[in-house]
Amino acid sequence: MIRVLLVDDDALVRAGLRMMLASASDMEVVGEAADGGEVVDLVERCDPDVVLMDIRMPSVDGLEATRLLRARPRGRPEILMLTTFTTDNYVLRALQAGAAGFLLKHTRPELIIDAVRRGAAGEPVMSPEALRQLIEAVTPRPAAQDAPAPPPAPGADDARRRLALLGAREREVALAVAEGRTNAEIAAGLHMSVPTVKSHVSHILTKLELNNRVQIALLVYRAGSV
Amino acid sequence: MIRVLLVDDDALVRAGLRMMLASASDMEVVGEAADGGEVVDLVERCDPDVVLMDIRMPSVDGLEATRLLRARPRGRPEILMLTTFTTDNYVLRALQAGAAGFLLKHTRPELIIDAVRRGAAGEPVMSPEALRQLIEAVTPRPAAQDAPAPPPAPGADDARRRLALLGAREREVALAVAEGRTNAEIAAGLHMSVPTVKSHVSHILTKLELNNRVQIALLVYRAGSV
DNA sequence: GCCCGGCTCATACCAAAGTCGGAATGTGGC
DNA sequence: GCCACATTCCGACTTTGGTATGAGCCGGGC
Repeated sequence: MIRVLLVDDDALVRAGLRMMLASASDMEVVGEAADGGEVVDLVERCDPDVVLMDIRMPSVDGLEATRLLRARPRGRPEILMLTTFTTDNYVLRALQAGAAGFLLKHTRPELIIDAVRRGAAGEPVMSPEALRQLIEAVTPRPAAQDAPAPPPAPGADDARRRLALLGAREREVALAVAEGRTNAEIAAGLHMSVPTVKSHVSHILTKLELNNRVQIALLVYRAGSV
Repeated sequence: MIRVLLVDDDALVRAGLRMMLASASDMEVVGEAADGGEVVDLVERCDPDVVLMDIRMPSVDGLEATRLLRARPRGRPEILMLTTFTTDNYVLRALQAGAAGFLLKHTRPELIIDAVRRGAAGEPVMSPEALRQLIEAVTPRPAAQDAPAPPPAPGADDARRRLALLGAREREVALAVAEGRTNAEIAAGLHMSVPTVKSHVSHILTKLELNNRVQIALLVYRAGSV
């Protein structure tokens, strides 16, 4: 039986996790905390194998709580960070604080359950997005001095590959979008109608499997074409 | 159909991989090489989606071959390193060479097939042992190793100074916006209502003298909070 | 006590973004 | 020539984003 401790300031999230984990017959939730400050005590009392820890919490955040837990002599429990966004480089900081894994909350339930199992077994666990961020953190591109190529940002290869899927006109629109311009401004600048710009944007979103123009901007930015 | 190229000096290993991949109906082996020197040519001819690359090879090793492949303009193919040992810290070097993943040969066949699928989709893939090695590489001391100055993009200081004008919650919203999320997603992720998100976004735009959320994303990106 | 600033939420309204279907053009293959 | 396919363009419609205004809650400073 894998003993799990939930740490999240949102009672709803805890309830959701509890229900999710209940569907796994080999694990049980042995405790819950709403803030990092309660965690150390709770771990002493509940003796969990795995802690699912939110990062953003009112007083003591997940990173600090992780450090506190890892400062204890014994190796257990394993700590899996569980958060919603990946923007800040929490990933690196969480790992450095001693987390055994990093998951996103929108990960499919069965994968979270699987991750808890792996975590309990001492395996490291990472959501794809978090892993990508970790990899980017360790692959700073050395400045290419010989090539006429402009500065390659992390992940630039992939970004460029995907931008290459676009038609010439579409690419122009994508670049304009990445400058924060509105469709009307783009239309004026590129001598086309607003509906046409929209059409291009729509095609770009489809081709690149994106959801909105902000993501276009980020992709272009990563490709270094700004 | 996922097109796979096998690169390994051992014909037996190649045969084994070929058989393994044959059990997946959505992939086909389009070529094989026994040395890194043949890879670039072969990629041109076979146009694979994924290269399964051994590290230890007679003349040109897998790391060098990976660098050669990634030096090409187009992003494809994705390169997955496939090796037997984790003793040397090949993991970091492979990732820095441009590999999209790192697998151990003794990984269970279905996991390798799954990894190829993920790799082809652009997801990073790591065997648990390799991931552990990667994590260890970033946990002791991240600062001292290679980049004394993390690339200070032009305007990063200014961007950070302006972000500092925001309140805590506003900053969180800004970061989420910079991930390309919709207001509804942000509301869900940050436990607030959509009107509140809009309110924050509006305040952010006013404070930072911006016009739309794309520009927020660009500012956050410039500030280096990616 | 009071006020103030930050955070929260609501309603309504207008502007911008994105979807859908359709159509004209051009290019390469048969 | 003809077809298939990609690119470019457009307009009508739906969804999302952003503004404006007002309000309630809390914690800190005076």
